[in-house]
Amino acid sequence: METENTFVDGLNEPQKEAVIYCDGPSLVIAGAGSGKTRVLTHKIAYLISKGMDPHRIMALTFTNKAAAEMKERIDTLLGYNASQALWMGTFHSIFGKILRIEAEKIGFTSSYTINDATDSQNLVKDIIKEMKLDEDNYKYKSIANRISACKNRLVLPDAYLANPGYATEDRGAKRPEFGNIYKLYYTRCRRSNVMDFDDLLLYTNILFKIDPGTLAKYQERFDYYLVDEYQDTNFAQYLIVKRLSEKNRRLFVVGDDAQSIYSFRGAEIQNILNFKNDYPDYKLFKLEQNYRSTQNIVDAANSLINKNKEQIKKKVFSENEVGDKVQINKAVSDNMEGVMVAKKIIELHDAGAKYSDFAVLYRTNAQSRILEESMRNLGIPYKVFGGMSFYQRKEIKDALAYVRYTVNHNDVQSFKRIVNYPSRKIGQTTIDKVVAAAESMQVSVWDIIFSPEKYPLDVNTPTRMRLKEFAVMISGFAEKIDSYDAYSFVDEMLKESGIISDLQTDKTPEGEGRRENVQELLNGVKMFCDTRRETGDPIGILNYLENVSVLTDLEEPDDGDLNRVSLMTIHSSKGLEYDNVFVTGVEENLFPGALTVMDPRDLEEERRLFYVAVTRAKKRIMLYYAENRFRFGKLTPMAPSRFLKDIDVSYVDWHGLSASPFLATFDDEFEGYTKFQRKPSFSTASSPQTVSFKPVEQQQPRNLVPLKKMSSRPSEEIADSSQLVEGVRIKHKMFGEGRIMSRIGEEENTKLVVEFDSGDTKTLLLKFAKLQILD
DNA sequence: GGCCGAGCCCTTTTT
DNA sequence: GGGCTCGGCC
Repeated sequence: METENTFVDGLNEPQKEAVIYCDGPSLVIAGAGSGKTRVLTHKIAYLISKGMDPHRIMALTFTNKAAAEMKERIDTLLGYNASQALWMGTFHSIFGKILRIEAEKIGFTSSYTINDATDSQNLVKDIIKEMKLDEDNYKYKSIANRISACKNRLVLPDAYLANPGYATEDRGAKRPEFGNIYKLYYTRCRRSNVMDFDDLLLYTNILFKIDPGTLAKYQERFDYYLVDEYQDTNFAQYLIVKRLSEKNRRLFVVGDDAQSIYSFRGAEIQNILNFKNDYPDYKLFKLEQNYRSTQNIVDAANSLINKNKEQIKKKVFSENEVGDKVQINKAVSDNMEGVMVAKKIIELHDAGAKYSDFAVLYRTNAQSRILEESMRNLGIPYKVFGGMSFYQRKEIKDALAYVRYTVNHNDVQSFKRIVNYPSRKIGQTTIDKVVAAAESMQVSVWDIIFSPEKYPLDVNTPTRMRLKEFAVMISGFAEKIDSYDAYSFVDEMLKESGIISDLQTDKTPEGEGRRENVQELLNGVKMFCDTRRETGDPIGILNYLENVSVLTDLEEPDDGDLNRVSLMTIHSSKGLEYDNVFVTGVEENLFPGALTVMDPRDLEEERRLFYVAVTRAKKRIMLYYAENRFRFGKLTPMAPSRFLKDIDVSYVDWHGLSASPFLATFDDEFEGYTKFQRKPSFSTASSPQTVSFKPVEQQQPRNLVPLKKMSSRPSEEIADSSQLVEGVRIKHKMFGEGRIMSRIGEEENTKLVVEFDSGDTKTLLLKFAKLQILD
């Protein structure tokens, strides 16, 4: 067993084993609070310390925030900035980057722009209108969701249309035109050189499928693949990882089936449950000791999750103190709930807790407003995470649409958004005519507005002039793409487009706010440039746009006050921990949500979500439910959530209640729910997976490329680094024997390019590559 | 073509 | 409660 490596110090046995084992596919089942991030960061540091080039490590995370945190921890562990070189980020950002390089191969250009969820929905909305479909049967949101689901399962429009099963399903659901909507949506995105979030994964799969050479290139590009939150990967993500790692089989995935809470966006809990089938020679590591929470919290959470049928059995335990019981509190109204939470925070704060030790969690974003109010009323500093994202605001979308249209003249949606903002006296009628003309003449909107004289267009001369003027302005911006840094670009664009002066005419407080937001956007761009200048990364407007498009949760520039209570949805709380956690609105039809109680599987996911909520707490978990709640502007009576009953009573303290709410009458109600819940499920999750792509590809004979055991023999002589120059033959512990082809960089960053006898060429960090010189 | 008020729908959850 | 659409009015 490895002992000399500092990156396994302080880890427990299973953690240590997971870090050290590098001989093949590994699955780490990591219970809540069991040090999952620790294992991942230590593993990466370990790999780098063993000479693996961080440039050749791909680490996929679920959020940008998680990636940023891990990078920081890795650098702290290693003592220098190595993480910058890692390919570490969300699936969307990493493969978005790769697709930008390979865009031509799939019929896009490298300046493709990215639609966020709202943009996609708006496009669907437009199409439904254009097709003159009944907007009651064709709700744009559910249509957009279904399109997303198709893409996540890699079902393309033609395959969809060719599938009689889908046709029947759609007729039954009164949306027979769905396939055609999907097709139109798909072609329109392609023609606009626009990808939505799902496309980033879909087209990566298409690319790897249609072009084996490119797949091979990336298979060779990386030496190790690590995936965090594996239980939340969808089919498209699963297949990307599978394809990439197929060759060297150095795949390391970490997850917890009990915390799978994203099936609504296509996550397949089966990916983690089936890992053993995909990788029969895999090695399983179970992290079961929870270091985060008290025994009571862990035991309560266990008793809760045991009510679920689908799960990998594990025994999460805590050796921390027993701690307080789970507190359950009743409030008369949502208002009172907020007050009770705020008062409790004050009470614990007076007893010595910091504000940053508290999190207030809720099921839906809509609940945040009232909680914020209570915080404000009692003078508690707080911060709301997520919710109406900064980038969703109209003024921000407008500003970014200018950038998008400048970069990508085919982005018709952005064109429509800005051509008459600020007002240029170009009305809807004109816009419609231009778009229609482009369609009928098979040219782009840009062609028409840039040379309106060349095309027959039924608009008067002044309007033509205005269109031309707009196009000239945009092409003026376009000329600066390469020469300006992102900050100067946006700064100038905001002024010349008239956005700034337009916002300045609005003297209302809202207008004031919009101006501030745009200013904040500009500050963000500046920060982007400043940070990247330090790291030597490019700072052009293209780089900024690429970065900003896959960023949804803007970390607002911290005003230095870190001591604040955190308010967020349970979903966004995943991966975080707090001493004291409040879960609010633990009520039937809210948590579990009304739409989830019909399908046992949805209900199990809600229960996992509750499990996630409870396991965020280190010391105290406090659950609240209100008897009445304002919903849609109306006071609605609420019943306590069935989940409260799922927690073993021996870990519960019915605080402030004379008795459990489940005595007497409530039990009768629960009988009703239970019966309801057994109704046949209509879930689509089990429907045929794909048509155009084979969902689970034939298992091929596996050529395991073993990573030589990394155990070290201390007796081996480590070469003096000055001797390691071009032409010298060396031996590497992991890769075997080879010859140094070149030596690049200086000091700390010196790298060696080594061609190994195996045929592989690797770039190694001199600092860590403990090489032996051969004669 | 822009502004404003009335009425509609809405709610999961996020990259 | 709030965002969006539509229709009436300037």
